[in-house]
Amino acid sequence: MGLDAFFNYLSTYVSLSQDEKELLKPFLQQKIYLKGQYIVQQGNICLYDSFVVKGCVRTFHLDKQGQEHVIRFAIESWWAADMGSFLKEAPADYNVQCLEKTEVVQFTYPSLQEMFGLVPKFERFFRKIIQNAFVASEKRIALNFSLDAKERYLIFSQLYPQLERRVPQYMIASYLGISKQYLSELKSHLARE
Amino acid sequence: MGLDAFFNYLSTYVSLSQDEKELLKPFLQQKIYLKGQYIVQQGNICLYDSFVVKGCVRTFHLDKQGQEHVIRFAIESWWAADMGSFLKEAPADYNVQCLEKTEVVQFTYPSLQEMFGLVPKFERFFRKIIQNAFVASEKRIALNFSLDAKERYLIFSQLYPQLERRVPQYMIASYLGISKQYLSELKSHLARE
DNA sequence: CGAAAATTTGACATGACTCAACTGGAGTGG
DNA sequence: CCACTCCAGTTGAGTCATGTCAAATTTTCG
Repeated sequence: MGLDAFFNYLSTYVSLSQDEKELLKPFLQQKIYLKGQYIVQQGNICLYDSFVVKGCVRTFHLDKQGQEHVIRFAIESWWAADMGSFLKEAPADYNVQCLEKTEVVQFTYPSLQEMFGLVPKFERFFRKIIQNAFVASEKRIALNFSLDAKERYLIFSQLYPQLERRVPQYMIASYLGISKQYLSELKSHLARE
Repeated sequence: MGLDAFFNYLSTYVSLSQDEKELLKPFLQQKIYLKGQYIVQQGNICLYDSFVVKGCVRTFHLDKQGQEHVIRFAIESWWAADMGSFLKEAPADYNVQCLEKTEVVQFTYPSLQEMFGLVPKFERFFRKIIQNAFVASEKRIALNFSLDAKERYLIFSQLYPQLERRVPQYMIASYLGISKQYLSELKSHLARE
């Protein structure tokens, strides 16, 4: 069941007693989204932080010219949300959309605050996952600036082979910051070697 | 004094009693670095997380071709560290160098753990600043992908006019992900309008 | 099977890079 | 106080990586 996956993930960061788990349960919601559904829509407040139990989602931004920019993906055991919007309860800059039928465990911002108060170790857990996310995000900035498109693609495909199989190529191009045509060209070029 | 600035900043996130402040003090070190000095060197472990009381530093990565890539700057009330290295006590990917004589308040990773244990509110404070850093980092990724070099420069100069005055232009170019020559060209182009 | 979505391919355009030469301070030392 | 050097910034020529537009092809899926 979804909650098991969640507590299992949680236990890799902090160890909770059964009592502590019971304290958290009332604040954790399970939900299933269908392919194509939006968990968050740009302009609305992001009400949930969602842990992906099963499925695949993308976070993307729609700019003034109507172009999509994929910020990141999330699959099993990753998180999906517009963190800025969720934490400040302000309008979201990003859309979060399911690319497959997706099962999540999620909680609201008020619930998060409650859980922090009831189970201090949960705040520690949350701090740690945010720390990891921040470090990963900075690393991505560094990579994007020091590598060209071909190298970025190669690293991506080595790092996330699962994603490459599950996600349409044009979204990967967007994630890498290049046009879908150019990614196609790069791939055929690489294949010919 | 430096510690006052630090506690003052801290109090914008959580309110501490005098006793709590006294508990933290033994773990907080004040230090002054001269212009050009390195707080962290790529390949070494980043021993400190440093809060900038006064001064200016840059974080940058040196790639295999010997090229510098500025990841970010920090001035008064910002933080400087290679977070990934600091938190995992692993070799740093980045250099952190002072661009001016710089006064910091800093602490080690073991001290941070101690402080979390002694003053739970300090862990909350730390979580909040990491949250902010993460949100800012993701926003930067989004901006970099949806804007061209000229727009990125304009936003930078509007957002951080202080930085533009204090930091050599070629470092700003690097931060923006463009060559120093091209930034120069953009600026003269903009001036002519 | 047919329609829509995704990918590929090619021609052409351009943003941004490299290299190299030049300009203009800001020290520094004779 | 001048000459010299060093570093940052500018400018220009030529080039390359990557983008755009449009059409053709392939895949997906109802």
